[in-house]
Amino acid sequence: MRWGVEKRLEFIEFRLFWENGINRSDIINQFGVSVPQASMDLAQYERKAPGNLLYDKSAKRYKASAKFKPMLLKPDAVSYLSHLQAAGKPRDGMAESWLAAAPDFDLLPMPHRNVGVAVLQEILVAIRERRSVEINYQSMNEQRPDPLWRRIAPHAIGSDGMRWHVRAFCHIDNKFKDFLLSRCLNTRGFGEPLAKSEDDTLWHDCFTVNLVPNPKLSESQQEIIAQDYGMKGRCKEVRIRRALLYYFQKRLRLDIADKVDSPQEIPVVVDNGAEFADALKEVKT
Amino acid sequence: MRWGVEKRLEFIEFRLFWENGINRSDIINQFGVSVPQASMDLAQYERKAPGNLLYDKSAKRYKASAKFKPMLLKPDAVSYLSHLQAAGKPRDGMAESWLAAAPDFDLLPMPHRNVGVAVLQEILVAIRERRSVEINYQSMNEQRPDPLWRRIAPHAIGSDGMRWHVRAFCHIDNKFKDFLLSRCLNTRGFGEPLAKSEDDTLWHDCFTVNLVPNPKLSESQQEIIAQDYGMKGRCKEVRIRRALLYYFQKRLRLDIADKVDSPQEIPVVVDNGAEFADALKEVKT
DNA sequence: TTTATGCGTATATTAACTCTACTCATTCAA
DNA sequence: TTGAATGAGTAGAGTTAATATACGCATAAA
Repeated sequence: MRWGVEKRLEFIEFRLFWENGINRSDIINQFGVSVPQASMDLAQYERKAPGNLLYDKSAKRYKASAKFKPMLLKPDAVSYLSHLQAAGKPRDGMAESWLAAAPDFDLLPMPHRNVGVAVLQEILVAIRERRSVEINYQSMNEQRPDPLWRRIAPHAIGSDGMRWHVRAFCHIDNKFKDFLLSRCLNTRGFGEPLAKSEDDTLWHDCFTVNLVPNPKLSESQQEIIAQDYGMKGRCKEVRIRRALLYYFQKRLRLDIADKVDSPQEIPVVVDNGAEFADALKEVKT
Repeated sequence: MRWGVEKRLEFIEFRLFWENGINRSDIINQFGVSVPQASMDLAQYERKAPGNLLYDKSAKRYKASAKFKPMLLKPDAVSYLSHLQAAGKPRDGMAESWLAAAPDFDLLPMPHRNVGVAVLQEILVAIRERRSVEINYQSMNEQRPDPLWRRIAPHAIGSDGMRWHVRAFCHIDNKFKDFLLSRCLNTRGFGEPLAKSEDDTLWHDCFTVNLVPNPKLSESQQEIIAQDYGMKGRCKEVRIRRALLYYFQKRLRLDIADKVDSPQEIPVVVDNGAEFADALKEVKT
């Protein structure tokens, strides 16, 4: 079977499962095929997945039948939701959305300057070809209030959940650091790298954070948190790159557990606090 | 031109722009077409976008030429990055990734229990058809340590950046509330809703938060933050649904601005603090 | 009742794609 | 430097997936 047909059948199943059923015109609009072709696709889906289709004459749509069983896709809530998220902003290229009857939804707006396309592209090349590259970088360093050209040897990119960084060896400071992509104003001149990915131990080594429910919560609340995080024996082990540890602490508000009055706002705390603090100190140097 | 052809040409352009060029075998693997067809697609792309292709005989790949200009896609850094993010976990269905030579990358791991497919599906139906539905919900309420069946009239879903909620009118408490999707253990029985979407003023009304650089930062640092957030006149206005305001505060750590010693950790603070506090109080009731 | 819409199906035609086979250029290892 | 391997390109014959156009049927709404 050809790729186009396969996609159309998957589309049919997707719409049956997540949305308000499907129509010939849905297929026509999505893929630009003719009316008879849409009919044939529906017939072919019925052959592939007998009993899944049910024609609702009054709604003039095919609905998922009561004994619907997905045959082509493995539906997953998280991937539906991230689909939704991606569909929020119009994204050119890549993949258009399959959603039509999506619910009213919204995300927390996260104000941030954009990342330059050309900048990201050049950095990706440098990573792929294991080279160094000069970036015009606006750092927060007090000694350097203006953007500065600095050579870095990037080898990975990472997200702290709010912003994207390049992980790179800095040829000025002679160590591995994170550079915010949105603060890279420009790039130029590839060159030889002074270090390679394997040397970045903070990136490649992991630390295991033991999360436990905040003991200031009541017993029953702690139990719910344990369920929430899928804890086994009231503890959730999270393996995480040491380079990301600092962001993890901020993101989960682990650093202010004792500074906030209501324990509700800090559902989990770190159990292996001493090692955690050591690991964080190591990162900050 | 047929949809399948169009997608293949877009794929060629994508690989040229973001990755290490493209090959016949890339097309063959991605779309399952024959060898001559892949040749023809490349020739057709060359015809559509003359001068973009450049064959690197030594690498045996087509590369983007120096004067490459995207014709079919509008490349965008953010959408590339979210593509990368989505490709991280294998997602069944929807859309497979176009990435091959992706860089080493990682995200902050966010430990959380999964959302049930069937639960999400039922809730989406309820939203779409404007009905109410019973959910077996595990709340944090001290009075209800065990999961409870409660009827809600959902009308939207929202994300606080870490978890997804349903926005719904609660038939028990007689008001609109957020329900964590991961705490909905089960659903049953559609019914009539006691309220409709339009009644949820906290969801539909927005509040404008005026963000300014943390005044505890040095002058030059404040200027950088202003650039970072794309501020005009040292202020960034963020319109946000009142229902999401609480999460916004937590996420940007706005509530602990004065409790943390180093101002670096709180890059922005709220300028219209009094109104902001009022709005928050209104939400919490 | 009429009209509009959506389903399905039939026919003939076209365009897309496959299969097979062959040539050419480059790289790499013997 | 020779030969094997790989990838590009082309050609001809055959197949399949599409198209356009047409017609009949059922339902819902005007």
